[in-house]
Amino acid sequence: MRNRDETRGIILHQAGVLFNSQGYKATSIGHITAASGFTKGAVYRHFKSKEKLEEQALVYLAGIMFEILTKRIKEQSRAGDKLRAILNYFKSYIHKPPIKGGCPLLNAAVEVDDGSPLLRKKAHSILEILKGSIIHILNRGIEFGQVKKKIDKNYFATVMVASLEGAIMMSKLSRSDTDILVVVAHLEKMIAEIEV
Amino acid sequence: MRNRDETRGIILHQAGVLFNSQGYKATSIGHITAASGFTKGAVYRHFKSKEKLEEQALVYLAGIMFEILTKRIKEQSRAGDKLRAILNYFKSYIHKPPIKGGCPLLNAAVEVDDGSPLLRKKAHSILEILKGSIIHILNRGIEFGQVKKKIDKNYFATVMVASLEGAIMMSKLSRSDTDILVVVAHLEKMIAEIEV
DNA sequence: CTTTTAAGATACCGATCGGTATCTTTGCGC
DNA sequence: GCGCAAAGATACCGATCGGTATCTTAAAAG
Repeated sequence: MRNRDETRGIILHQAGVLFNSQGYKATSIGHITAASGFTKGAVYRHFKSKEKLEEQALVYLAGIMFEILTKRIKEQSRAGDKLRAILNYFKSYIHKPPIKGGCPLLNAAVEVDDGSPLLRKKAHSILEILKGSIIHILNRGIEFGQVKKKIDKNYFATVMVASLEGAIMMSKLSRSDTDILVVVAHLEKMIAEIEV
Repeated sequence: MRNRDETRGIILHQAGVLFNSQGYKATSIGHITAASGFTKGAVYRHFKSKEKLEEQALVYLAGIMFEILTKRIKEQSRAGDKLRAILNYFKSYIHKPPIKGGCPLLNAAVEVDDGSPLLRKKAHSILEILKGSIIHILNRGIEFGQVKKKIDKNYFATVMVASLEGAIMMSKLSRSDTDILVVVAHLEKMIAEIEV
């Protein structure tokens, strides 16, 4: 039948882009049908409600983000360079974002209120995965003698994620990557300090 | 007639709270009338459109934020303590936020797309004021010999704002102030490093 | 007390919202 | 090629959207 997976993928992608750039609540099913070329009937065949579509779209967006990120991390062999690969990813976020509208994690996190508990939970798990991957890099770095043993891994990961996300917010407002470059410079110093 | 300013203030306050906690686009005039007790006629007498109300509400929210912030800053005499007062303000954001929904700057910044240029401009100016006030504290600190002369003021202010805003996002997701406390600890170290 | 004027309520506008029921079309198994 | 099940289109639902025109009411001026 008319390629089920392809249709689902197109709707998910278009919905994801719109949710990420205009907001979840601000994006209507009508906007998604207009962007995807499909009709309401098609959307509701694949997704039982708008709320479910929002969830799946966030997972899809996070998937794109992690796919690029893990690829760039794997290209580096040393822990410090892996961390710097993450910085480079965020550095290019303003001029060539993987998905229009900025960081899906930040966008979802800010928009969710008490009315979207499922979306909040999903966003929270994405945040934990991001922090977790940094901590994992640090652990392996310590293991291979590339990173100092006595560092506070959670502290490092938290500061790194927080300042990068905050910098994306600032750069989104100023429409320039100045702020993100400043924050990246700071994080590069921090990385240099924990390397053996 | 029936206290013009009071009505305007109530509508502005209720609209501000709703915009900040549910989002600007997600909050309807109907929500605002229900919360304020006034009707649509009253709202549109004081604000010519929803877009204008959004703008004024953001200014109102930022006003509350800066009022508390400047008060706490003025209570301290030394530059380092003034900066620490800012940290304390953000530290209490999760458990007792001045306005429900978190930081108005972060919320507005993330929600604005190309469709709300006025709101974006307003949010950007708020960001600049926040950064500017940190730079001002540093300048006066240098003047009075409390802060090292050769520091990069813009660098410091950018890292401080970015990491605090990012931490608010993280704490909003985890519903705990753990992340914000970690970031504050990091910024306290940074403050100690620039003090003479 | 009466007049005036502005504050606020009411009723309505067309458009759009999320969602559903139903109909048509398409591709696959036979 | 035929039948069948699934994919997708169409038409519609009540509710709500932002916004406006009009009416009532209350407070201040005389």
